[in-house]
This record gives sequence, structure tokens and C-alpha cells, in this order.
Amino acid sequence: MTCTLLPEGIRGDKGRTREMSTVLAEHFLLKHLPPEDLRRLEGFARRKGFKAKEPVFMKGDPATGMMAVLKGRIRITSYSSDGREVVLNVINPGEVFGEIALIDGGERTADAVAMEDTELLILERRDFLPYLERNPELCIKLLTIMCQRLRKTSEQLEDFSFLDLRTRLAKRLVDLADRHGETTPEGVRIALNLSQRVLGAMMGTSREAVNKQLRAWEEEGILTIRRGSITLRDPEKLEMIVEALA
Amino acid sequence: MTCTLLPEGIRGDKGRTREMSTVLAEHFLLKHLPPEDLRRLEGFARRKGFKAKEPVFMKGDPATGMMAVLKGRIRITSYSSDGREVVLNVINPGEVFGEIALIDGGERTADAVAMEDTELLILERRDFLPYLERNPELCIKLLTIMCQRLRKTSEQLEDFSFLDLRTRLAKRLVDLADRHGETTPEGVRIALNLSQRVLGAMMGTSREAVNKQLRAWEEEGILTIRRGSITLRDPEKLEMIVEALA
DNA sequence: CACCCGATGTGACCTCGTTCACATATGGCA
DNA sequence: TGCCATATGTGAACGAGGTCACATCGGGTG
Repeated sequence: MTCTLLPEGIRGDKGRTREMSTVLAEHFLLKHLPPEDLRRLEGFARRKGFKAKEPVFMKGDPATGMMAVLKGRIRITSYSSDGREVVLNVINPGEVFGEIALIDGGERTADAVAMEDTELLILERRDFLPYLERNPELCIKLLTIMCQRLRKTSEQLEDFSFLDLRTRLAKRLVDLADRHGETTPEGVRIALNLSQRVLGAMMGTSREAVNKQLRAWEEEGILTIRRGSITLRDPEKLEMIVEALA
Repeated sequence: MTCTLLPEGIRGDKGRTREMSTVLAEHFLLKHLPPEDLRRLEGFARRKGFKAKEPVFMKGDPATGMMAVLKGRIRITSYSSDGREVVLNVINPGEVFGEIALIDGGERTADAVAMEDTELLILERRDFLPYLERNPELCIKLLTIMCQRLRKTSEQLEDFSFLDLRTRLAKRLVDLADRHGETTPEGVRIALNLSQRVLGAMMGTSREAVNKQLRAWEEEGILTIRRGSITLRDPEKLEMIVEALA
């Protein structure tokens, strides 16, 4: 099934296939893999499209594999019993998610929803695991990814217990600017179309609190708020807040 | 050096060596490994003792390997710039820590301190990594450990943003009881000698808040507080709190 | 074009948990 | 055995941030 899908892709649709190889080779797993292994890996993968707001999986689902984002964005969220939301992560093109399930085959620990029209590459556990078992290099790459995740999650945990809202928000904006910012004449622009509600959920706080802090910073000339984008006019000021110097 | 240390141990001190094999085989890595690999793994390890309160490593240290606890307990903590403490984890005999560093060789992300007189088994990255690269099975075992860590840390993160102090504390006590509780006539006894300060730091809260909640529960007859131990007389009540039913 | 839904903006009020201050055990050790 | 550092117990005051209520805005859509 998937094995027959791919070779066709290789011949028939060069644009799409190159894109897929790029993801596999550059962002996800192993520039260092020999080409034939890379080929085989592609053989395990299948593509799938999701419309905006369409769920990819839900917390508690049995997990069958991991995904890489080719196009679009995925939001990883979890909900409390009374419906409050935390955004645990936002996955951008070239990044992977759901890798825990690939390895331990347990339940999904959170919801994954497409934030816009999105195309995913899906690696099924049953195909991938046997391959993994024979490829230590690939294992180590995966381990590295897991390390990054763990480091990041632990840092978030610390931030939660140490930092107040203002500092957490500053830190988040600086981080978003570093990873997704476009430099403009006015400053670094974060044009991810994140609502203040989602921004709040990313930091475990209410949209009201986010709004009030953003407006305060706008008053001070540190940033500019527009629908769907925030422009940091003075990123250094935010960095100072993060460093607890202001 | 380490290689010469171990064979001696195998002959000279059966008690200690058996203990070490137990840790390696049962808790840590691979009952499934062939015996000769297990032997070799032991060859990489070295033992080291730590006195109570002695630091094992500090945040920011270059990391050279991972550890397994043979005896005693290790507290993994992090400090805010103004000195507040969070306890990220407590490592008990048979469990491992510092494995992130084993893989990515980055800096230590937290402090590790012996809570009592403790004996560790240390696997150096330089010895272990080459071996890991040739043993996919071992890789996968490590991946599994990392998965558990990640699931646990993510859950902690959720708890932080969703649950109030009372619920978090209830959850923690139930968890401690499950993992370390001894059944007594009065109820399940948690005799870990954790101070209320440390208990608070485990949940990112102050010792005062912990004390007040514990005393309230003692009033209700749910538990009994003693120096160094807490006895849950009515664990179901706590579980109901966790399930948001009370 | 009118309507409606979701995002944004903002104040009033309230609550949980922190901080501070102090009292009281208590185990370890000289 | 007496002392001291550390752990525990408790109330008062404060404050960050949540909740609620409401106004406004803007974009998409029938």
C-alpha cells in the first residue's frame, strides 16, 4: 500500500517528492543515513491532508505512529476536566510530533489539531519499529529528538513555577520571534496568526491577562499589536525582562 | 580503570556485584540483553558513594554520563534566580537519572543531590555511547525510558496549569503511596522522610500552604502526620479529590 | 449589505496562595 | 544533657491573576 504509493510519487510528482525527501533528510531523520535507507524510510511513510481545525488525533487514542509536518501547522493541546485549554506545543513544517507513540505504542497524551490546511507525513509504528530495531543510527537520532523535547518540557515546567505571567509572556514572545520572526523596518514581526486566547493557553493563563500585558507593552512602545501579528519594536527590552533585569 | 575494577568485584564481593547486576538487568537496561553484553555493560560502569546532602552534579555542569541509584535517594532540583526551589524528581534505588546527558552530551539541566548516604552506578558517555551505537535493542530500551520521562513531565506540566494546590497535593500523596507506601493497620504509610518544605517544592508551592492543607486533612481524619512520615487513613478520599469528585 | 461570530479591550471584584512574623516542637550532636 | 539548627504550626495582610460582565471591532458569509 504505502510502498506502492511512493515510487509513483518519485516518478510522477517531483515537486511533492522532493519536499518529502527534504523533510526526512534535513529536519527529521538523518542526513547521515545512506540513500537506500532513506529510500526505504520513504517507503514506510504516507501522506495525509487535514483541513483547518480538523483533528489529527485525540488524547486517549491508541497511538499507531508518528507524524511530520510538510505544510501547515499543528497545535498540540490538552484540556482540563472543566474545559480549560493548554497549548503544549505548536508544530511547524519540518518538525515532527507524536514520536512517543512511535516508540512505546501507548495512548496519545494530548490532542493534535490542524491550525490551518495542513499536510502530514505519517510513519506507522508497525512499519517503522522493525526498521528502527536494525538501525542504531536512527535510534540515536530519535533519542536526540527526545532529549530536546525533554529539555524543553522541563524548562517549561520550571518557568511555570518560577516566573510570573509578565516574564513568561516576554520569554514566549522572544522565543517566537527567534524561531518565526521576520525582520521589518518597524521591528521583528511575528505573523503566526495566533489569537490572544491561544497565546494565553500556551502559557497556562487567561486571554484577558495576556491582553492587558500586551497593551501595557504597546503603551510603552515595546511592541505593536495587529490582528494575527505582533511586531516587536524593542526586543531587547523583552529580553531584559526575561533576564530578570527589568 | 573501570574495566579492571569490575572483574575483581565479580569475584571478590558477591553481594555487591549481584546488587549491581540486579539494577542493570531488572530496572535499568535489558533483561533481554545477552549475558555477554550485560557483562560488558558492567565493565563500563563504576560505583561511587555520596554522603547525605552531597551534590552529585549541578545545573550547567558539562555532563559526562548517566547514573543509576544502587542505594539511597537522589533529589533532582532546580533553583530560580531568587533562590526558590522546585524538586523535579526523586530518584529511588533501581532508577536512573541524567540520561539526557548520556545522549546529547549537553549541560546538566538541574542539580542532583544525595538525600541520604547514597551509592550510584555511573555510566560514562565516552564508554557507553560507542556501545550504544552498536546495540539497537539498548537504544530502544533507552527510548522507552525517555518516553516515560516525557509522559511524566508533560503530565506534571498539565497539572501545574489545571489543578489547584489541594488537588495537586492529593495527587502527589496518592502517587507516593502507590510507589512507596507500606500498608499498616492504620492505613498506607509514606515513610520517605520528606519534609513539608520538600513536598512543597515538589509541587511548586510554599511549605506553609502544604502544612495548612495537610492539617486540614488531618482534622478530617483522612491522614496522620508524623515527623518523616504521613499515613493515609483514607486514600479513597484523596483519590476522589484527584478525580475532581470532591 | 446586513448579520453574526469570534477576537480584542477593559474595568470591578474576588480568591487562592504567597509572604511575613512568630510560636512551638524535636532530633542530632557536642 | 543542654543547645541549636531545622521542621512544623498558624494567623494576618497582601497581591497576582482569575472570573465576570460588558463594549467594540472586524471579517466572513448567506
